[in-house]
Amino acid sequence: MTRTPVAEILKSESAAETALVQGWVRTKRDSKAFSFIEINDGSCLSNLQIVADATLDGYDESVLPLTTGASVSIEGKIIPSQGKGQQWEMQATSVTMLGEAESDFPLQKKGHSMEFLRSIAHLRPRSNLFGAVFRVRSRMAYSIHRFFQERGFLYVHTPIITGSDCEGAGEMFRVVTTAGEEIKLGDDEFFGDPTYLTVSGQLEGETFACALSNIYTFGPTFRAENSHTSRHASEFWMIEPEIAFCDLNQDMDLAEEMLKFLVSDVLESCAEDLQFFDRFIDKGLIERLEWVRDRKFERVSYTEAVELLQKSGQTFEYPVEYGANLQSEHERYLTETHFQCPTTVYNYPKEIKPFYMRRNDDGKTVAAMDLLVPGIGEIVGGSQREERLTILRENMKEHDLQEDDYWWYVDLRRYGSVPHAGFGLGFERLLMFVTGVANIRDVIPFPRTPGSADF
RNA sequence: UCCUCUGUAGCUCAGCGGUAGAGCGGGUGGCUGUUAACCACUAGGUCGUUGGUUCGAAUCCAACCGGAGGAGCCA
Repeated sequence: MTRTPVAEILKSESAAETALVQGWVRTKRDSKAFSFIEINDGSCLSNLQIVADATLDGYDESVLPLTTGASVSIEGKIIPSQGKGQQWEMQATSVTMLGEAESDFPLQKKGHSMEFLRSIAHLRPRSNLFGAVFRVRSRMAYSIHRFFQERGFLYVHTPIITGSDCEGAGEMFRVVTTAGEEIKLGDDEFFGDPTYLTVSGQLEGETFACALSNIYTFGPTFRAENSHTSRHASEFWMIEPEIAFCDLNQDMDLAEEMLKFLVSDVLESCAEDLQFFDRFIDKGLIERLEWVRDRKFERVSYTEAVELLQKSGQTFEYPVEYGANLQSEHERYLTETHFQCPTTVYNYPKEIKPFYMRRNDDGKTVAAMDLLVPGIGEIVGGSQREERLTILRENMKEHDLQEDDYWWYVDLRRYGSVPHAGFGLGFERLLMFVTGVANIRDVIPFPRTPGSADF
């Protein structure tokens, strides 16, 4: 007999004579004549309740010793439940314990701290919360591919080991070989020149957009910033579409359309998990997501945003002045207090943005945009790229960059250059936004942060 | 890198200068349908580490190690 996922059994439309379920015991309640066993196999948030009569063959050996965390294989009938709280349950005809859980199994039915669960990252997917988070993570990854594939975008695998520096993206990890315990640097470079773990696939992505028109990347990126916050990790996943024949407005349109698509999909496909988050993690989550799905996003230029913040009458810890980056508190005011919805800020001063962003006609700003969401801040950052050779060269000079280091990037402007634009979406930030989970370490299976790379 | 908080049983925590506690989890027994089941009994701890103050330290002090929150940087 083949295993039926718990999710499928719970969706049954009629009783069944026989079925096989396999999973892990979440809880067991014994009485004199029978035991209730709740098992979970990760296929959905809910457990399946199993009723095992004390008269069952092998009851003493295979049912009584079961504790939370043990793995089981159970055959039985699917019948309507006599109790409240679930529609279907299984009347066991055979219970086999596959693996016992020793008495110090750390997951209990009462609440755990998130810090403790991080220390058992190998077991936390067996908890309700992390099961739900990683089901949503999987669905969102699928949904991102679907969004781009349905629109004719090609998926490009940009390199993870790279010699190029996507300037402005942050500190990099160096890639070296080992000879025993000795780390080789300098003359013995494996690749001839120094290499790093990628901080962004954007520059390589542009080369493919300038050939295949619409592309996207979706892969891991690495930042060696010594950041200690709930929103930063040293290894995270990023989605970077790059679109040829595209300006900043179309770029912003795409980013907003994508976010609405993803939110709409998670509301539909992960309803049970979202209800769990809404109830235990972030009250009001579903209402907020529905709002994002249904409402138009706001859009303001950087200059307007600065004026708006200055006129707000709010006192900020950091002063608002033209030419400075918007601080977390400023972004928060815009999305959470002023507009109360996702907001795209565009046309930033060129001094605070990287060399590849396209200079606007005013000579002062570049065609950059940040999509800000309540609670998280920046979730998307993008720009129209500078496609004019002479201006790109000027920008590189102003940023003290050597053209030789970017020769192939410059070449794109020498051979059939086209207007193009793109953006980066932090996958974990998206997950924090749609699940309400407050810490990035809790939406990635095995988080890497400064000082911590366990598992 | 800066600022702040924190470390006691498998877990969540109380104890804050005078013999180490509770709830949950585990074990044993009980209970005719339970839903974070319930009732009784029971095992379980070098109080993060090292040093200091004291007649006496989980408790006060210092350093170190681990964890967290915020800022900056960014996604």
